[in-house]
Amino acid sequence: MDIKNISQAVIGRLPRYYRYLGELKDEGVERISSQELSKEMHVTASQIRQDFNHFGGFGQQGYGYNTEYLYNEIGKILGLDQKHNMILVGAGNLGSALVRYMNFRNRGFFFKAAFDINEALYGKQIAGITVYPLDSIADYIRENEIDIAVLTIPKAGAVKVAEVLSTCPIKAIWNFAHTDLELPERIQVENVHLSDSLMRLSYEIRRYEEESSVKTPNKPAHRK
Amino acid sequence: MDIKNISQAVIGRLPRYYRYLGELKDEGVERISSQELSKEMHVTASQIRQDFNHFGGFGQQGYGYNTEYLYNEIGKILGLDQKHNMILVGAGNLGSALVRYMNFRNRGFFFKAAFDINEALYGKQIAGITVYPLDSIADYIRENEIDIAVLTIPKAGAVKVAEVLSTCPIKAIWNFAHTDLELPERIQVENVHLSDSLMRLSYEIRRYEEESSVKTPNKPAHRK
DNA sequence: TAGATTGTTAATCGATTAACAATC
DNA sequence: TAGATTGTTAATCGATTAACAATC
Repeated sequence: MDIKNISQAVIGRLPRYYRYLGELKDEGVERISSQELSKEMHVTASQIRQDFNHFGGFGQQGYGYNTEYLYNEIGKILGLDQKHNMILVGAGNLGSALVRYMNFRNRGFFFKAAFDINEALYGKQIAGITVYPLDSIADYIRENEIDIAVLTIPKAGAVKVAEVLSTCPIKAIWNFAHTDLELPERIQVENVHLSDSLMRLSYEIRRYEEESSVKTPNKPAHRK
Repeated sequence: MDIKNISQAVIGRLPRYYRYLGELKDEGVERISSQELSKEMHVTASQIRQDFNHFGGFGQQGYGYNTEYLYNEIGKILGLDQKHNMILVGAGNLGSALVRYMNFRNRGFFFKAAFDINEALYGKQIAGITVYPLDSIADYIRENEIDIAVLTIPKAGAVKVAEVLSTCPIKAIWNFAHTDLELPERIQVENVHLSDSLMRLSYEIRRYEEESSVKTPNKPAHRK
């Protein structure tokens, strides 16, 4: 097999390539060289070629890459040629927003059902899917082919649900809870820690302010 | 100044340290060694010490680190001792969910107003903040001290709004739109590309399936 | 003091960039 | 064929890990 042992650094860049190539394709750009793409994306041409060559040669010497072909190939690498059935765990604000977020559906990601502890929501619809009791998750997964569980519940709940899910035939968890989850190797986990992201932004704000206040030390400027 | 030139790798780990230390603190753990923390977090003790020492010595030989002190120091590094005023740009599902997400407020991040192109929303309230016309963003920012604009609008709109914001006295953009933004150096940008995240998960699902189907090549198993 | 654990230097590992031969 | 650009090897750079002296 060739797809193994590819670094997270490379994989992390694939969706961005995919995004840019999709735009180029839509603009009708038929071919693109690593150098042109490099300018668009602000990364080195060398890195682009190295990244692509982890998965085999998609280009042609003297020509470059066919935009649409490359786009499709990266899509396959990312598994976007498969359909994915998802369930929502936690039908709160964030969860509901994700269900209503059509973009995923276009890429073959379908929400099939939602689960919540709040009895008041049982039987209610969210953008066409039904909310069921949290207790029934395991049964639902076993009866329906579910690939991904999307966790949009508070920390404490998430850990408990992860325990239940660890025995279910799902393939992956998309985790929005503010906690790391321990799961068997066969269940892939991708974390979206929004508050971590906001903290990084906060760090950058502070860093920039300190940097520029040092850069102009003799300027009496806006010091309180 | 000492805070400069610290790699993204290190900064990216700070929020996670902060999270773990907060939990330990809440559990009443007074001191912790790099080795203990290393076991909790599944990273090397060496990395932990290296990371902390980018910002100065927070520990004590023979003792370890004082949990609460370290937690507070990392908080300061992350700029969490400052208050941040935010505006929401795009009062759709995702945006509304973020405004209602209380956790940010606890950390000093306050939503002050929302903006949208949809006239039907003007004057409406979302979790206590008012929705204004998109056009009025620049004026609003100039009249109120806004630090962060949170972009939860579609791609095309985001690029245009970024152009407007690039002339406004804001410090940062938290970007949920599916596009990269070009902004002056003084405005920090943090991207949350949800679909990129979902694609990485999709990649991992596929990789694991291929890997395990190769591992057991003589098993007739579940091949269609 | 002896034991523990940091802060820090040195060694290793991996990722990025540069260079160039292969080839369309 | 000549020119262009890939695929790939080699060189460089940076990040992680190991080791240990400093010191509480």
